[in-house]
Amino acid sequence: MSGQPSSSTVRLAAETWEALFRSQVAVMRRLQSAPAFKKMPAKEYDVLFTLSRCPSGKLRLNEINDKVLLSQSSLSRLMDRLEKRGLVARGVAPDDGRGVLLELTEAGLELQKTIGREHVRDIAELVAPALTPAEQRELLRLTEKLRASVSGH
Amino acid sequence: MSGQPSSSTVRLAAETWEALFRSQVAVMRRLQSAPAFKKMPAKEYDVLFTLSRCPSGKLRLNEINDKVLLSQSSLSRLMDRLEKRGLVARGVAPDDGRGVLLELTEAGLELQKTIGREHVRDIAELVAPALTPAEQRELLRLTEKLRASVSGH
DNA sequence: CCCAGATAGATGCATTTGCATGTATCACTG
DNA sequence: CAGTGATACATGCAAATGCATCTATCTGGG
Repeated sequence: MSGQPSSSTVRLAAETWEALFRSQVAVMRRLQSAPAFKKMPAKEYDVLFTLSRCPSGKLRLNEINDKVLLSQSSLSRLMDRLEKRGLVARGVAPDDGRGVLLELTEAGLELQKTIGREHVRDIAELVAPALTPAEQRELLRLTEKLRASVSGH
Repeated sequence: MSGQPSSSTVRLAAETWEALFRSQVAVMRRLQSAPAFKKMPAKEYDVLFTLSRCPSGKLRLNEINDKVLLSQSSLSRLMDRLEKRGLVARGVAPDDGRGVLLELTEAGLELQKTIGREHVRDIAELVAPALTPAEQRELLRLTEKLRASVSGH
């Protein structure tokens, strides 16, 4: 039973989100136009990246869906494309017959690393001149805290 | 003539961007599924919002394009839709015969305000519990600094 | 003034996306 | 263990998107 949120509380939250969102747009626009994404659209790379980062190397479709801003059906078809190109392999989830377990192929891992190296350089060229290391660490902490709170429930 | 960026510099920048990006995805996913966006997709609302925020009330197509993650052609057609629904009006730019000047209609402004009120509440419900006001102000400052640096050049 | 190049925006077309729905598996209840 | 509802993913189809290209206007020499 919390009270009414004050108008200034609401406004601060809205302005914060607005700034976060616009900065994301500005950075993403630059990144997407970089040569790294001539080979493959950013959304597809993002899926390869997500798989490459996962300890077990395998992820369920719905786990990936949490990390990417795509509908379930769009992600399913994106996987079709990646599978057709031989970059990922679909498997059956061991404990759930409905589930699909996705894994990078050798070729998929190679492509991820190739694009990734270039992409990371592009990121650093945008972010490093903009914020001091201490500021970057603080931004990292705050966005991670926000993400945890939001995906928490 | 700056030297080689160190590996840790590059990594910090990459991790910072990654955290910013994922937090944006998590929040946006929640916001998009809110009832506020039953009436209209988020990208279309975003354009109405951008126009409503502009002091003169009028913006060029390419100015709007800087704020939104859409290709020029997609934005042009999004405007077709909004115009067809009577929410925005296209006009000719006074000093440039090639340019198009966009303006909200009365109906467009009303719809923006209706969705906006609801949307702002949704934002506050996600952001306010996640970060203290001081943290929000700091996040606002850092993302604004990043955006300014990136769109600067 | 004219012409070459640049810029703003519109349009044809193939690809991608999301909504609604379909199918298969799971989980719970009685 | 049959039955009901929920969950995971796939698919038909209409709509949205991006790339390449087109038209029109602007800009800067000569």
